[in-house]
Amino acid sequence: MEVLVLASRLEKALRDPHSMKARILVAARRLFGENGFSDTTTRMIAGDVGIDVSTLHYHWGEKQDLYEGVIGAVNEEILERFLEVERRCRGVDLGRRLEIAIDVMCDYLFDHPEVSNLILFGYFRKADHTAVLDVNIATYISNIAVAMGLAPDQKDVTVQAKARILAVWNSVLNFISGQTFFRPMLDVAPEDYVAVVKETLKFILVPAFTTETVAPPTSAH
Amino acid sequence: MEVLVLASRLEKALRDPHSMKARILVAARRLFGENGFSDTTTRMIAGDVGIDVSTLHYHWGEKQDLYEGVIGAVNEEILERFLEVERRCRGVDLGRRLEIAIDVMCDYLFDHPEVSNLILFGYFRKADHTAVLDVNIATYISNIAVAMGLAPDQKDVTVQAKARILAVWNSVLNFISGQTFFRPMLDVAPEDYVAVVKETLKFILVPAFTTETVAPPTSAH
DNA sequence: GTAATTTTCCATCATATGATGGAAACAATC
DNA sequence: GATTGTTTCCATCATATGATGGAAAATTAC
Repeated sequence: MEVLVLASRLEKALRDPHSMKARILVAARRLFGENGFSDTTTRMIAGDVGIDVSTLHYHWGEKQDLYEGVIGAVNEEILERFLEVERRCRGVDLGRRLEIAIDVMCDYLFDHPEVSNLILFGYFRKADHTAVLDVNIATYISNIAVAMGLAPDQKDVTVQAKARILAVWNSVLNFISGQTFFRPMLDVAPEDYVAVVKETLKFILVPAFTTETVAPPTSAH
Repeated sequence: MEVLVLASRLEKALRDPHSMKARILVAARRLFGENGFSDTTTRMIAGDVGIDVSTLHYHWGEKQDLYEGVIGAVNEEILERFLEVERRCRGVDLGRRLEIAIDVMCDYLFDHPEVSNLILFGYFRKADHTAVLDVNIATYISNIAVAMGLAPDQKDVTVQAKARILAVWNSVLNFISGQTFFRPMLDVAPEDYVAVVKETLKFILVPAFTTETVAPPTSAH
């Protein structure tokens, strides 16, 4: 239901995937994701679609607007996935919840590797679009904290809870974006990489949130 | 001792920090770290030093060579830190070892935030310099695995151990590089951010490696 | 002090890029 | 089928950038 609300926010031209504006968006998303904002030229994108660069500008205005269009589309997609995690986590214990979250997000991001690149690129960019992006990331983080049962509602998420979710989220993003970089050094076959990543994430994250035997004082369970 | 060996590998001009070549390197390191390769122009670097762009090219050749000079210098520094971790970890139990590693690397990276940016930028860049970088990262990872007691020597580090160290390493890098991004959303004062990061990293990482409740493939104690 | 060497800067080039104006092609309306 | 509106492309502009040649300045060697 919420998903439909989100989809309807798209303007008409983008709802038809055969429309020129939508086709440009698809190419831009892939190329921005591969090369980042500065190393992707409007001519590259236009060439990928098979049109002239002025047609691109006709539909999207300046390059920055197109980039923000990509970020907006990605934001909506991610939000849908978080809603899916939330749905599937209801009434499930914490350890299992973490595993669901890791599985859903890994499956999604491995299918759309440009997404994690775009998010990580956003960490560095100083342009004003970050204002748009980080607001949404903040929302994601609070949503996840609530879904994981680390906070009662989105208004009462502690700094610690947010920081921990961020660490999880970043770990996932890094393994996806760094795939071409890490896989050779791990000496893992491409088809096994996803499994190694999921196993590693679960190994590291599940104990942290499900055991109470951390260093300082507390002992019982 | 090893540190001295490394330092002596620097060419003569770079050993004098007042030499023009060294001054250019310092400016390049900061600016490449802030903006990445493409968004840093040779004119920006030259302007920062207060010289003409042709003087820069006179000393360093093309832009790519200067970039590789920066990466090389950073690589040597990181290696020094890993050696420090190794030294300080001898005869210490695993939980404490992790804390030492986190503390040393966080202190270093918070003092040199451009370093984590440069490394993370490297994950995306497709240029051939990555070949230089990832070899070193692979070495770091194996070194750390051995220092942490996860492997007997650098030749026998399992995929799991390497992947786990990578996850740790990436988490640290992200919190540093994403600082301007995360700090506002965590609503933490600048002076408290380091502490929050360290606490979060320890919270997540220490239990994973020190408890045996998860049933990972290898069992250690 | 002069000649040789090194370093620095100015002027300039070639190219890539974001962007636009205007003509042509296409589609829609009546 | 003519008129109007939309979309696409070609040609072009202004600017930024990496890079270089050569003159001037500074340094070194003798």
